[in-house]
Amino acid sequence: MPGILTAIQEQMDTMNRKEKEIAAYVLAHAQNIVHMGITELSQQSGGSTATISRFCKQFHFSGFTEFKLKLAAELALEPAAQSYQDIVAGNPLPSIVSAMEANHVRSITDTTRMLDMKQLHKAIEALKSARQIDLYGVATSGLVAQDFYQKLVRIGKRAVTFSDPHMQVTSASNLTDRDVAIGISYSGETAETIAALKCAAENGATTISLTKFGANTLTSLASISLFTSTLEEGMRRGDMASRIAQLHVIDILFVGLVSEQFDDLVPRLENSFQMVKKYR
Amino acid sequence: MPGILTAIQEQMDTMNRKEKEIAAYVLAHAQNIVHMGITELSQQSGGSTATISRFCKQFHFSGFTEFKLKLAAELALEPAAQSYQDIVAGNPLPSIVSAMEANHVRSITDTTRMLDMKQLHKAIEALKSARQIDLYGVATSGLVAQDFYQKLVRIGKRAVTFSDPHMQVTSASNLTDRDVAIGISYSGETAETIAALKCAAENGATTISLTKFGANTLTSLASISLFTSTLEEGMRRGDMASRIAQLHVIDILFVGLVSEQFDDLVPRLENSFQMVKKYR
DNA sequence: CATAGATTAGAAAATAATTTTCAAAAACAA
DNA sequence: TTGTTTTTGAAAATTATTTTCTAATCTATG
Repeated sequence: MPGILTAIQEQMDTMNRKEKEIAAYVLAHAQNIVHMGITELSQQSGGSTATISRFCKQFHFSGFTEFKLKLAAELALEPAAQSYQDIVAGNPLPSIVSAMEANHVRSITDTTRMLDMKQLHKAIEALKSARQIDLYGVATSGLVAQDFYQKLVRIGKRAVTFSDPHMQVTSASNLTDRDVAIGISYSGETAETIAALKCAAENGATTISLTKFGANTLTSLASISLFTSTLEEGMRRGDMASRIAQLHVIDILFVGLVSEQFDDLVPRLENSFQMVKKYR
Repeated sequence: MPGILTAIQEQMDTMNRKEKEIAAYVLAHAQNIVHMGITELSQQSGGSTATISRFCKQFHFSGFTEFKLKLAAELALEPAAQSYQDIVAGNPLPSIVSAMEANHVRSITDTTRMLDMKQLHKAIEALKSARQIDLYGVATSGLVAQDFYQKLVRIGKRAVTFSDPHMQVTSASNLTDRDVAIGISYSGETAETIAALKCAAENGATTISLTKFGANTLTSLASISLFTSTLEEGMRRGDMASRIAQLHVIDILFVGLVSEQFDDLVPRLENSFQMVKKYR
């Protein structure tokens, strides 16, 4: 049970009274909600329509209707697709391989279903007009940042990424409102990344977060929020699947960026490949 | 492929003019419709909202909203196992997203089908008993090398990776027959990576290659060959999907390594997470 | 344990989305 | 052609959702 329902469960602690009531009802009756309107749900769950509407926005849906739509898509998958599989001691190789396959595929499809086209579009527009792009991330997410950095450089976009936290903040402090900063962290609670994105925001840069689905500190600092699917609690080494999902989102951003400026950028891409071949 | 879309197709004959127009649009843009309202769809498809509402009732839905909901559920189920899709100029965002999903998923499943369990097992055994592990790769493959490096460090394996080609060769020249070198390159023809792996082989190290499927220089230098799926010819920006496939193989290697030494290594993994939390 | 300030919640107003009605246009039959 | 039926979309009616605004509740502090 990945995705939305997991995210709701995880954030139950941080909710206030009525939100918890609603969350509890949603978790218990997920299947039914798909066939309800907001009015019916408000009667059943004991919260007003206003509170439910706000509840949905907490989870970064545009509103109740989108929440319902994404939930329907998620529930449709449940019985069919393989769920995330944990890796345990002494598994024979073939079962490791198929578990890995299931986890990675699931991670990509779940993340895709969760993507908010509007946020994605806003992110691409922001990148398109950015003078300078800063990418923040440490450890695994740092590699994702570097991956995007390599891509951006190939199309001639000014971009930087640092593994050193001090350099991240230093770079962030030089951004302006014409710039974009992207903070990547699966949990959304990585101190270094938070510090850098906060600094970028304070300097007026457009801030984009890429974290697991749900509310977290990094997301709260970002003007545009992008999400990857949430892995089940207790899933060992979730960072493998989450990194694949992050790269998936990065690829979409990049292709979106390239596609909108296709005629301008593709020759540059081809050119950068040719140049590397020639001058190495 | 049962469900709504098939039903629409079947009943196309018995429809009247405008309904056919709408049906054609729905079939061609099913993915997008999920993100539209009835008003937007009416503009796009060239039928009025009234006609669309009636269209939905023809199919025994209570209305447009239910139609959209069921369609979303159906599309979620559709195992995005289509074939590789090329990205072309000015694609709308939803089709970029689904093309990306199809490519990445396909890349993982194809690579899995292609995996040779014997080679995989040999690779894991080699890594298990390695004194030192050298990882070679440039550009995108360099990030894959770094990813593996980060993982190996976490379980206390001695490993190195360099982006500088001179350092790669320097490091390779210090390897012995107790060591393992892994060369990563999608084409298998990257000069720097070839040079480094060749040097490692000459010094007696066990050599592992990770390239696209088929014969190539890097593979010919390796005592153990691992492959990722080959992308269709003409596929633009194949390095996105290939990088996902490479990481997939790396993850399998890593989990295989951890699994075989589970009781020994897992505490180390947990410990490294705790230490990072504590001392950052 | 009062009280100022902040947060939360719901009623009702405002807005947005969808469906129905109804009149006009198109298709069809004689 | 002409009368009849069917199809269509503009606009009205309905329904659903979101926002606003005020009251209630909670929280921190003297």
